[in-house]
Amino acid sequence: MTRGRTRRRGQELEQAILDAVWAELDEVGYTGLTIEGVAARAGTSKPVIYRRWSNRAALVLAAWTSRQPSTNEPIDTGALRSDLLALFTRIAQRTDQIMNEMIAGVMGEAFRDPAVVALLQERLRSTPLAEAITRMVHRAAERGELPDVPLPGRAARLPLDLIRSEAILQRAALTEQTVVELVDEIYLPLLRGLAVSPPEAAAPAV
Amino acid sequence: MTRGRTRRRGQELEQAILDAVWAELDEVGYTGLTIEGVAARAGTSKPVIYRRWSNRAALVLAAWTSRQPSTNEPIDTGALRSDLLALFTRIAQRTDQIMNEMIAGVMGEAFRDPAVVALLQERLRSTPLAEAITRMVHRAAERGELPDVPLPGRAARLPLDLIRSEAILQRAALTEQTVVELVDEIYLPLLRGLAVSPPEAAAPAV
DNA sequence: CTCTTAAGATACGCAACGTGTTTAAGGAGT
DNA sequence: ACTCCTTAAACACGTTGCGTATCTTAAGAG
Repeated sequence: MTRGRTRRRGQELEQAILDAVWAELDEVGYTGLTIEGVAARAGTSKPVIYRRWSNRAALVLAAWTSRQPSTNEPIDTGALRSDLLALFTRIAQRTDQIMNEMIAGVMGEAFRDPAVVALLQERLRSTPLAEAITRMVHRAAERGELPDVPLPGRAARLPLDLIRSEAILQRAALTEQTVVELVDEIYLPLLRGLAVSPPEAAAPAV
Repeated sequence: MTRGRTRRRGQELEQAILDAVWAELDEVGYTGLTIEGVAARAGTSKPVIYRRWSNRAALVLAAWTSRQPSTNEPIDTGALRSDLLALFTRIAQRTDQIMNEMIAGVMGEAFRDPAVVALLQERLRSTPLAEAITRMVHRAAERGELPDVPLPGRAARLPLDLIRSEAILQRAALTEQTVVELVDEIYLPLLRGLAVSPPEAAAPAV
């Protein structure tokens, strides 16, 4: 099989394996992905893979990392609502079908393997989203669209949670309509509510 | 192994299998759950199980259904915040570790099997939660805690989504502290925001 | 007491697991 | 240019769980 080809090493081989992982995820999904299948597609063998990654979840997470997009250009459309729509849309586009299936699959294994939990949480949380949102809201306050209000961490993380919940837990399509609803029915109202009465004031008012 | 025992049939046998499924989920998790393991624990054999359920996901979902709690007594503590805390807490308690692991596991398979998607969505969506929330908010409005406001469907579903996102996607512990934060930092502010300016008015204001 | 049904046991071929062992290719150093 | 050392590739192995087929025998119905 490899008679005519030159033998790959190091980065080249590794990338070929990770590309094969992505292709397999696309074709047979996470559940159907096997180490043997990846090895066959990459034109290599199982031991080569096992030498680098200890299990399926680690392999898949590595493939995910190698695909991490770099486009993080700041959003500034001049108005809060359109800023939010742009941000939600960007998140939605980055969370496509393959990605979601992978997250769901890895999540299933994460419950048993602490190492996988750590890898997964790192991947899920390492996002500059919170800062982007905070800046966005601050700009809106400067324009007078909204009283300035410190955003609780949970509120800053919410956009990503909402989209993941929709795509992974509900298994619903992420249409433009969905994004508009999330912004108009949930996130904008939440920001307005935080503005009229911050959570610190609410707590003792039982 | 079964020499001294009487041979079970029908409902009795079925329930024994479903109980075994739950015990296996508890011990080895969804990923580690095997039909053979369930058969061994239930003191029966694989064909008996395959005669009733076509795959692991269907078997596990059946076990889930058989464990569905019946306590749906209405919540009415006299104040919106404590009502919400009680509701969130109830949801959190019903979504324990085993349950979450099972949902995550089945979700992973759902991406490949349309039948499983249907079963899972039916299970996830058949909840009287939306009505409970709506009544709760309406009562708060009658008490004058909040202007009365129609709750968009998404907002009514949000408590469950928030808790599932926390427990399954974030894999964080559902402490009382977490519940308090979800209510004070997200849900109450959202309700207030919806009250001050309903989504219909917001949309054209781009 | 007989007859039908289905539980229970066993065995099968298949696929993928994860791990050895052996061979040979690539790159580095003299 | 030759040798050495790393390591990719190939192959084989035992194990496990899959889903199915076959057989027996217990349970329950008439």
